[in-house]
Amino acid sequence: MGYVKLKIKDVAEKAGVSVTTVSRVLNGEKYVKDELKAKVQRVIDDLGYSPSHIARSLVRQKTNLIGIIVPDLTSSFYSTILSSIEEAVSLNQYNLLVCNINEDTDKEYKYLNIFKEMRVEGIIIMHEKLNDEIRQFINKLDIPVIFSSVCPEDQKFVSVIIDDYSAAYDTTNYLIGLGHERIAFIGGDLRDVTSGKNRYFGYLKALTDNGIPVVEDYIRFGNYKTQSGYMLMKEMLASEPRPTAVFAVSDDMAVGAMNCIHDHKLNVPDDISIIGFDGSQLTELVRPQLSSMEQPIHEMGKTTVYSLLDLIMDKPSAPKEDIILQHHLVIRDSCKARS
Amino acid sequence: MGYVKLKIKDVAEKAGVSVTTVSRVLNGEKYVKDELKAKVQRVIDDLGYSPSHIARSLVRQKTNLIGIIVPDLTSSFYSTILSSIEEAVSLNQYNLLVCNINEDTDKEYKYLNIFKEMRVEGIIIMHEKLNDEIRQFINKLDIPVIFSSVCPEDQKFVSVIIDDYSAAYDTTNYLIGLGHERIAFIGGDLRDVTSGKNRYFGYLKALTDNGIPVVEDYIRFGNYKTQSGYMLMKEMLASEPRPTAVFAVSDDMAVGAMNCIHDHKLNVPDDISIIGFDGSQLTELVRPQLSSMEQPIHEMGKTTVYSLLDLIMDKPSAPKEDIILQHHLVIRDSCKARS
DNA sequence: CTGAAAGCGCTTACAG
DNA sequence: CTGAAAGCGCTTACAG
Repeated sequence: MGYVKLKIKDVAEKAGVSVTTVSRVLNGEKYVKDELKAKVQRVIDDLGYSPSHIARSLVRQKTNLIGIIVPDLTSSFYSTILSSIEEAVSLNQYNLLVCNINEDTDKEYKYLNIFKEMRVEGIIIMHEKLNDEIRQFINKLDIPVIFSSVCPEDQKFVSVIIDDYSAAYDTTNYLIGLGHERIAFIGGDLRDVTSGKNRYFGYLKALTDNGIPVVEDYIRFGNYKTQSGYMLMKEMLASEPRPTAVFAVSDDMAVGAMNCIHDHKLNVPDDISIIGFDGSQLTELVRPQLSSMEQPIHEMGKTTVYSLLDLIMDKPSAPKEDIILQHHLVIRDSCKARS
Repeated sequence: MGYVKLKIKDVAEKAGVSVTTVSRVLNGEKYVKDELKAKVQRVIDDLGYSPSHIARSLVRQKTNLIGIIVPDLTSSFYSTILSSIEEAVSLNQYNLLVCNINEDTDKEYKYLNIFKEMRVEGIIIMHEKLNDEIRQFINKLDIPVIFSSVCPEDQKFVSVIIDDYSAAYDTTNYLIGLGHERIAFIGGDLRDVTSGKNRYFGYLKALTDNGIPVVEDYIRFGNYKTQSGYMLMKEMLASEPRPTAVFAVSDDMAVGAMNCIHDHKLNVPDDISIIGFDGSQLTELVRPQLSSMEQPIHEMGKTTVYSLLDLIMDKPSAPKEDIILQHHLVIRDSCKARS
């Protein structure tokens, strides 16, 4: 398996042929006499030679690299979609360069620059709070970019998303259908167009469509993490009267809220119903199991990759506009009709 | 910031200097007249030129790439340690090529080959069920490899781990100290030296040291995942008498077991105590919160990266043998003294 | 079928 | 301080 510093010339000399010939057997070309091919192959195996992808990339003008910006690797939603993306990427002989930004926009900008220097063939971004610097940068970039699960404003690239507005609307309607009127909302960041703003407006619209007054005290915004859901729920438990149902725009926040309720000796769903958003694996890990508005995570990851590949190869099938996937309400045990 | 296909020659021509000079300002060398430097820099900015990392890698013989093999991106333990690793890697101007193998050893072998072709400077492996092909491959490889959280047999590389045997011993002893004697064990794969075998033997030793008989019915092996913990617990609930405490060698399996107990209308910890292993974020997400033998995940990730970097640069501080980190028992709410 | 030579986009002695 | 030229490890016309 051997020495990495071996080069094609070493193989050629040892086999007594030209580097051209070695290159040809390396690339499985025909027009090499079987006898020679066998001899060269033997030397390659003996030496443990493997060709330098770096050198190949340079001459082929193709790196087989895809860069991805992940907001938070430890989140159940992102780790799951990353897993689906990695799978699709590797099935297509591409490799994934991963950058976890954790709210650090400087790091994001730095990595986008690195991706450019690395000559990645495509970039996947799962984050929508783009600052001006980054927005400008990607808009001028001539590498295909695709957004997955988010859809920021003012940029020229395609997103693979669900209709977050409708999904939030449907979620809220579900709670209303169960007879709830005091429905709290644990939201994201309003600067996030899809996961912040659209879900919030979907919630509002469902309330007003049903003639339910919007109560400011029942509306809080956080950062999608468990801790944040916990804290916001704690604040809302102090409201008089307290809400009978809670819609959290991420499963992580929903679980945080659920734990908070539990820690205050109240019961889900008897005292308060809770519904999450994402349909991550967390929903089935907790008790009661969490009802959730499910994003088709696996499909979303896969679609992201295949669309990006189409974009890279400039295929006619390459998407020209946002791809909207179906959301599904998955009912488990965390919601109950208001008696 | 422009066209990726730009090359240094384009900048040189536009600025009316040689490529050498452009290269020099790119690399921040002195010995370029300020005036020239400014002019060249302006052209670089105007054009949005950024140098090809590929070409640089080839001449510098340095890729700044680290490859990592992750068993399962969706596991709470691995996603957390990956996050720590990514952080340390990027702080040191390296980039992470991620491969998620999901029990697919063919994919692992394929990726190790890709890592070699990519000329990554170092490889991190978080998986210990190496088959012969892979063991041979890495042993002949002249790229530094480091194992993180695992320590497979028959290979020449260093591991960053805890003392899993002692940790499992201590965990079991804790349950014994609470008065339990019917202590079930939900284990991993015995072919996994650290997480399978060592933890199992630590459990056995604690029992025998305390004169507690080993009951075969209380011992099961799974794959570290929640689902597996659930199924194994279900089997064991059928035992007569059933265990009063359970030690699961991953938090994921512990949560699975906990859910199973819950779904059978039994209570944790009143009816059965449960303790997990890893100290992942899951422990605080569930109710009751899960007591767990904690691995210092963040430290482990960081130590892995810095040790690997020392190895890469062949520093005197580079580790020559396994690095054993401290484990800590973290007591939460899932265990109770046997009355 | 085989090989010599040019070229991918950079950096780095070397010379001036 | 500046530039021409060689070289990093490959592939690919081109010629034979």
